[in-house]
Amino acid sequence: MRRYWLMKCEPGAYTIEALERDRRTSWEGVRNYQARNFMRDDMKVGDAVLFYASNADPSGVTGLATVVRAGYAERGQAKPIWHMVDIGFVERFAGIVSLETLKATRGLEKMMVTQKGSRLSVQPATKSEYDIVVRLGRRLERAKTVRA
DNA sequence: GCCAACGTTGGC
DNA sequence: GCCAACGTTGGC
Repeated sequence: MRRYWLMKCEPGAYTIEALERDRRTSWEGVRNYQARNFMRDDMKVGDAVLFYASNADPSGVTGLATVVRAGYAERGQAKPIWHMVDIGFVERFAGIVSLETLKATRGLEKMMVTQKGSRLSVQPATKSEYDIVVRLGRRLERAKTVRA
């Protein structure tokens, strides 16, 4: 059963553009146990990922990725505490589906990222939430195409 | 850059 | 195991 996720990253650290260039990357450096557990235990190859730019202008979903390697331990730990996954590039939106838009969209009221004080950097999402965000992202694409 | 909302640490 | 102090995240 394919699962759906949202992964946050500050643009200063990594972006969807960088992922498009690199094709894939390892999601190392997460230092939160809940997020770690999702990566170590639940994320499987083929799962869908919403790529979210945090602390950005504006913050929001900038594209799509997919899990290409399930949870494995970061190197250089005597006892493996921290784990990561690898994600691969899927799609870059023409713009940002901003947090403001997410909050204003019906069907995303319960999405974790729209909740106040939600800081978790790896979050589960539902298929319905994922589909809605993808539609919003591709609408940006169409709008751009129409203008061109 | 501010600061509220979290998460983690460590003394007890 | 409580909780105050501290550190971090991330919207604004």
